[in-house]
Amino acid sequence: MAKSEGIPAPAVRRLSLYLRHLENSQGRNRATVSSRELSRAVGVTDAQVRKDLAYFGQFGHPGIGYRVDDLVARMREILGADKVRSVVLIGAGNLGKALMSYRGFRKKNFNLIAVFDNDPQKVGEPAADAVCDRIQSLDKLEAVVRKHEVKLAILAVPASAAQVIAERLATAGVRGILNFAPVILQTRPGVTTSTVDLAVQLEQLSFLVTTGQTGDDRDGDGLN
Amino acid sequence: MAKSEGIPAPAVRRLSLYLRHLENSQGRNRATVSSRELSRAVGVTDAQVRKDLAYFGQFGHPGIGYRVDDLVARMREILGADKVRSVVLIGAGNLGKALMSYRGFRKKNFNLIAVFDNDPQKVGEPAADAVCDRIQSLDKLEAVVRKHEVKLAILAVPASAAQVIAERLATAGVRGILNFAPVILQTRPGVTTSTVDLAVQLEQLSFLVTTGQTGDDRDGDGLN
DNA sequence: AGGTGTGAAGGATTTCACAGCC
DNA sequence: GGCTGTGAAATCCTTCACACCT
Repeated sequence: MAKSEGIPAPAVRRLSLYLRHLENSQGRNRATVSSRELSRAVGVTDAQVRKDLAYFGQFGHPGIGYRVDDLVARMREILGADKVRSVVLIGAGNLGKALMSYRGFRKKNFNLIAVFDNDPQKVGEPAADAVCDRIQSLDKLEAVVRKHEVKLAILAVPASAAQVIAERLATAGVRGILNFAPVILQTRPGVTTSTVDLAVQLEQLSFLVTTGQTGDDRDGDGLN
Repeated sequence: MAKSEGIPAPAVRRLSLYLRHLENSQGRNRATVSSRELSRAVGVTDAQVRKDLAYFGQFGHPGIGYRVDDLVARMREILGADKVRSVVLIGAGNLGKALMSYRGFRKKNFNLIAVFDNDPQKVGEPAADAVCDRIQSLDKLEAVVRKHEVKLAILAVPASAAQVIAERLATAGVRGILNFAPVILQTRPGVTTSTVDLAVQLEQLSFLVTTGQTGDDRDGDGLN
């Protein structure tokens, strides 16, 4: 893994944003793109773009820029987006249901193979729009994860249940958890978690607004 | 605004996380809390916690720690969470509906006063669980924002519509936009945006997992 | 002993600026 | 002329380590 050893985490975060813009450019039949253009689209400096991309190889052509098709292919490879990755979703409440039918995951080659909930009322409900058929009982969690060797999970359950389920997921072999519950998950080494707390996100924004921080932000989460 | 001049953005991001833990401690009747405890709960070092809090004042008591009630009150004040702030939501699709009924906003003293959508079919639908009564036509956007002097908006519309609506919001006086569309919004000075792209979030996680970055991440979005 | 606040040191990331290529 | 890749400088953030308080 020495490959991605010295790459700054912020650079990795920007990668997805570059790719998003490149895919747009591709749709618009642009053949090449400059670091200048990419930088404006993502809200960073052009030097930053060049440095970020250079961490992963030399894709640019002096005097020309980056060839869109090449770069898209290369970045998909780097991010693993060239392969289908299976994901499970736990929690079929309001947020869970929205996530089920969210098309963005599918576009990025994620495949939602199962949805779980422990509310007996919800079990058996058709999983709206999702590829998998029905919402399943939480009891089946380990079996499904093991059978399909699922490495990624999305957690959309109440805060009180999150830690316990995270542990079950880890034990069953899941390596990455995207957590929407407002708690910091305690995980064993080898398991990565990323928590998105929507209320915290709004609170951040509110703070920036009231303290007069004007500029477009960046990350804070993942974006401009 | 020289007050929040030199405060590192990452420190601001952690503030909400500290507060979240402090409110839990409060619920558990803990009278004081040490930087050590806070640090473990949020996943940073204890020195970091002390430094972060010190940016905003001297709240600690040597040999004792931080008095929970005091610190919670002070931090709510700093984050503006001691006042009710009005928010509008644009987009009543899957995600929009989930956000409408999300209780986390309310807990943090945000008040969702209106929901808009331009789909005539949705207009008039009761706004699920939300405080406001019905989904309104997008035509009413400016009038409502101006009348209630709304400063914050949540954008849950398709990527193609996001930029245009962002401009309308800014013109009507909105100062902060929490954007769920997968585009970087181009905004005028004085308007802050924070974009949460759920697919990008999952992609990040997937990358970290496959490259063997094990540790718990942090931010990337907001935490752990 | 246990705990905070903080200058100074150390690391990490971003920006600069330029050599070199098309 | 336009544009990339990259060392070096600058900046930003985190960690150390310790004075000081209780």
